[in-house]
Amino acid sequence: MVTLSDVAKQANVSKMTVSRVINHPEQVTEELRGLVEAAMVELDYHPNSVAQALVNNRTNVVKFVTLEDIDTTEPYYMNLLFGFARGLTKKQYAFQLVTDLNRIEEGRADGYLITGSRTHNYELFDKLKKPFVLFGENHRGYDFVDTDNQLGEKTATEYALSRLYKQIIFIGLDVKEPFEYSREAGYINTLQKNQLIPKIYRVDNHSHAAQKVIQDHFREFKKDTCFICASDRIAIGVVRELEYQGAKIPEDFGVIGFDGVFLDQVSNPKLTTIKQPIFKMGELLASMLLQKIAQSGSPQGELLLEPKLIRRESTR
Amino acid sequence: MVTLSDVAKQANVSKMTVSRVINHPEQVTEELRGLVEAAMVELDYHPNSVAQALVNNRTNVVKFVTLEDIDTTEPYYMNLLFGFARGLTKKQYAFQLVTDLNRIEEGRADGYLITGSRTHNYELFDKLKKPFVLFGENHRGYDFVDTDNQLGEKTATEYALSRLYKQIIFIGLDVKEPFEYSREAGYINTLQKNQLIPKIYRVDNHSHAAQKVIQDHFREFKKDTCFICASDRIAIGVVRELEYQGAKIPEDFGVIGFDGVFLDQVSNPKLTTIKQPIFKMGELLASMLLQKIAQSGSPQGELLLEPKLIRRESTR
DNA sequence: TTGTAAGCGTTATCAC
DNA sequence: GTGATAACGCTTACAA
Repeated sequence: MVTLSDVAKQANVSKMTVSRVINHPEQVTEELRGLVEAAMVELDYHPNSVAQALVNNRTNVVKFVTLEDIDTTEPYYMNLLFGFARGLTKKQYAFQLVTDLNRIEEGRADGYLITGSRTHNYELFDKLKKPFVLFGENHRGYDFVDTDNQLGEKTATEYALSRLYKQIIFIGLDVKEPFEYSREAGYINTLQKNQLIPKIYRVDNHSHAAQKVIQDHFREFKKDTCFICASDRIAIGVVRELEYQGAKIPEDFGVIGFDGVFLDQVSNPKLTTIKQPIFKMGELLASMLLQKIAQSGSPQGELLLEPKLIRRESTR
Repeated sequence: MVTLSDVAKQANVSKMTVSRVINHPEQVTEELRGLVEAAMVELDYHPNSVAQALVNNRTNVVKFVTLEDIDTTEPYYMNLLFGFARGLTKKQYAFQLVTDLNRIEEGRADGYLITGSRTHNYELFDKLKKPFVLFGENHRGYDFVDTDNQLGEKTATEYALSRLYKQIIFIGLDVKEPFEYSREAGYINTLQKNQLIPKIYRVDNHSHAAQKVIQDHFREFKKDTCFICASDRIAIGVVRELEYQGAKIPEDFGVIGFDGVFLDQVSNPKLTTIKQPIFKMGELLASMLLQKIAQSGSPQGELLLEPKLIRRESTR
């Protein structure tokens, strides 16, 4: 293993000069810096991050916390995870996976990314001793990254109108959370701007729950109705039941999902959906968290990313 | 932060005695051990794994490598990942996610878990300088964990026969890999034992590819045929096309998948499938890898786990 | 059986 | 601007 000392010898300087070239290059004369950099390249030197971690009282580890009790096979998270991992690896960070908020402070970590949190979890957050960022919008002042949910459903609703669907119905999630309110607001505002009356059903995030709603109310739905769904899972259930009832998609009925991960492509017909930039969000969450750790916990603010409409086969 | 020295003071012994109680308790008298343990509990002492890592020339980090170029949102991997993570966390290990085999040795890690590897990757493995284990069976002597693929399809085939399906057709994956050969062998051997003639189609692992095969050959399939599929993805395509053709599932046609992660439940009808113990495999892979690291790379052998038949709605 | 000393690779501090 | 020294928390090697 090539160490700082090896480089120092090679460049005929002290260890400290090498260390400075790495951490505070402006404090070193151009001449020595050149020598040191040449030596580092020649020896293929890479700092030992464990030693760095020890002296900086860091662990180079953060935790990815999943609170949502739904099954962790949700493909959604896989994307987030890969994005997050990418962001971490750039800075030589590794992570652990945690699903139990109470055990979050066991072991060692420099900070946490918390996903799937609900309003009732918030009280626990204030007790955390390490910096953390949230995936998912909140109005308590916790740093977060999320999709611009309101813009997403605004886009979906406007698109449905532009395809000349006459009635637009929102199939939302039965949760009292900011992201759901934002999605509904995007829908409601757009309808009202067009002198239309909103109609919202709320269901659990399972295709079968959505299927049931459509079944129960099918007779009330006229031709030229488009369903704006708060998730692709729901959209799949809606599509399934509409087809079961003999309805024609996309000619008579349109369906628009939300998420754009995996499920939208497995479904048949393939879903028109609002695609969240999930990988990107994961990456940004990593940057934000590492930044926050570096700045000993100072606030990082909020980040809303623009989702994209993906036109496919479930709308005309 | 509570350190070894703090515990030593509290217990009136030297740091080394405390260290020994942790790493070689048998070398310490019962009396001192008791004192030290009491002190550790009272102070809520936890070893600093970074310091341990530095002196042991470890990183406490391993890499989870995904070589398969299919999208990483495959829910399958999510389960494996969570199992793996669980296994690691027990030993205070963290991990990084890697998708590029060529960059695997960048950065620092004590070892690798390699998933989704294909035969043509093997030559690269021999060059790796750190211990690694594979997820997926191979006959090159690399340590691995996998499902007992042959047993899985044997179980599926026997079940299809027991449900009195007359013809059993295998829809396999179009890859020349040990796991696929094992699955086909499980099917073929069982058929031959029953004086039946095997019939195999091979497709890419996409529902649409499977759909196409069924479409192309539907007229050749008689009532009372059961399709044994090498993945749930394939099974979903088979189901979809059979229904499209107006065939009755499960009365006239049966479909059995393989994997049992997420997809089997999203599908309609819900799939009868061979469920792999994926989470468990992840956990075992972690143990195996950490074990191998601890034993400086000594062979760990092979582990085939028993899959389970899950009876649901796609077979009668 | 227990303790002392040295060292793992790095950085902060304080001289020069 | 550069270098010597101590320190981070722990373990190995050796001495008592």
